[in-house]
Amino acid sequence: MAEQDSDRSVSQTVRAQLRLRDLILSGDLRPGERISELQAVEATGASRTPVRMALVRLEEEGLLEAIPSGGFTVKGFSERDVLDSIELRGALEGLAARFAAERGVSSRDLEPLKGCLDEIDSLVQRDRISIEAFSSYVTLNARFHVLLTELSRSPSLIRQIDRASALPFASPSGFVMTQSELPQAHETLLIAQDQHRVVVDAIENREGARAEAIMREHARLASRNLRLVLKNKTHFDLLPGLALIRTAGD
Amino acid sequence: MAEQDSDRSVSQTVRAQLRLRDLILSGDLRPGERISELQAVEATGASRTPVRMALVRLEEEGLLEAIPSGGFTVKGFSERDVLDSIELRGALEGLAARFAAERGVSSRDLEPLKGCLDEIDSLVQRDRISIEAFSSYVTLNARFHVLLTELSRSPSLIRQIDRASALPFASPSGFVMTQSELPQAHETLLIAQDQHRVVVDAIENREGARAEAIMREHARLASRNLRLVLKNKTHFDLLPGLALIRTAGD
DNA sequence: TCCCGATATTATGTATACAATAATTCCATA
DNA sequence: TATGGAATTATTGTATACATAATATCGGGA
Repeated sequence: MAEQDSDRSVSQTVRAQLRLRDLILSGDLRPGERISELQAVEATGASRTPVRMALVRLEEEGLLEAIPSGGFTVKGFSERDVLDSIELRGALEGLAARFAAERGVSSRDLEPLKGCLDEIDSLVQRDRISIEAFSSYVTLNARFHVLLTELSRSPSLIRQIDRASALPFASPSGFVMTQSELPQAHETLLIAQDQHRVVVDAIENREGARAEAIMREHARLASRNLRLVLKNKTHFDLLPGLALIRTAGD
Repeated sequence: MAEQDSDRSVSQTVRAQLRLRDLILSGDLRPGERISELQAVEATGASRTPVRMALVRLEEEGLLEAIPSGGFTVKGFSERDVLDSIELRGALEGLAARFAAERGVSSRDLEPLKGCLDEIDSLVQRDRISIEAFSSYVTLNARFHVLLTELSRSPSLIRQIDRASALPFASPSGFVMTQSELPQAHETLLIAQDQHRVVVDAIENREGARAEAIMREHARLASRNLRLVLKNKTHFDLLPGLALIRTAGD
């Protein structure tokens, strides 16, 4: 009762899932903390049934952990977990690139990808990038990765990549940056964009192994970058705020 | 009410999930077929709430597909899907092997793996294998793969491999064989076992790239074998009975 | 003071009633 | 006969009551 705001067209389940995910990612719910249904009901405004569904889905998503005796806790992630997830995504996207190359793609299929890259180019000036442009880059980069994944035309693989990218720090998103980190991001971004071009070229020329290798290297660039960013922080602020520490240059 | 059989210690949700999975994998529910809650309630004996939970979990597992307007259908898989899933698992297990090699494992960690391989060896005679021994092999092989995966000590990766193996045809299980296919299986099995040994050796010597390459090749052996088996069948009996057509030699 | 056990409380698992939406059927009309 | 629409039917989404199991609290005894 008492529907407050939000879109009424989506189900309570989805709304609850979205809201709870926000709560977790924003750090309002801390890792290890038990999340009771009643609490979730109060936070979301939905009743227990949709809340339970949302909790199950969030568990499958990897944000929650089931307690054997019942209920869920918020999952915590170590730096190693984050780095592994990036490497994992690299392996998966590498496979996607190889599939695309081996199975062949028409030049028509490649158009959107190239368009995406051209847009990125137009965003980046030779020696610097504005913070607004950087946020556009994050969007375009995500699109590029999605398009590339779909080129594999392998539903099972696409599905798996989606799931691996569900964890925000594992997704190819770029991080929220402070002004001071911008130069470093600019440099990384140039390398990343170069790799983007090479992958497309490899796929075009049906060089599967090369396409795969580059995508893996691409992920390593991301983890290298994350490590650099982390080194500058006094400590790794694990999960509260982890949503803000995404990986860049990828 | 009216609990008929089964274990009462597990929840209705889990029971329903198990039962429905059986129904799908055995082919009683055909691909594309819509599965209504009421129908599922009748089939499982549980009420709608646990049934709904089970359906959500089966969707996440990849056996069901959500209909936008609500409800679920049984997912169908093409031969390509199956082959891709095997290749995917190969990539994932390859990564696990590399992690294990790079991060180093104590000889104590390797013991159970080696024990597993020794048991397999004792099962296989030089020139043939009995059908009973083959079924033991399937179990031991699955254990080997689980142990290897765990050696990566990477929770995110282990989780992902579990999910990729949830689909029975993608899991390293070995197929139910007819007597006539046994000689071929024997041959494949010898190669597979050799690869098992090589992976362990590579991990022991911290040769990450080699360990990874072998595990990938290992998966290719599986898909090669599946293709061979499929060639002998008049048609690929997609999902009804797919549970029976698992891949061997891996 | 500490530990153990019984009781009370809270949380989750399950069942079911109700509401809203999607699907189907059937009839009327072109 | 085909088609469109309205009414009916079925199915899912949601809320909530009840049962059961886990957890916390409190009191008594060593």
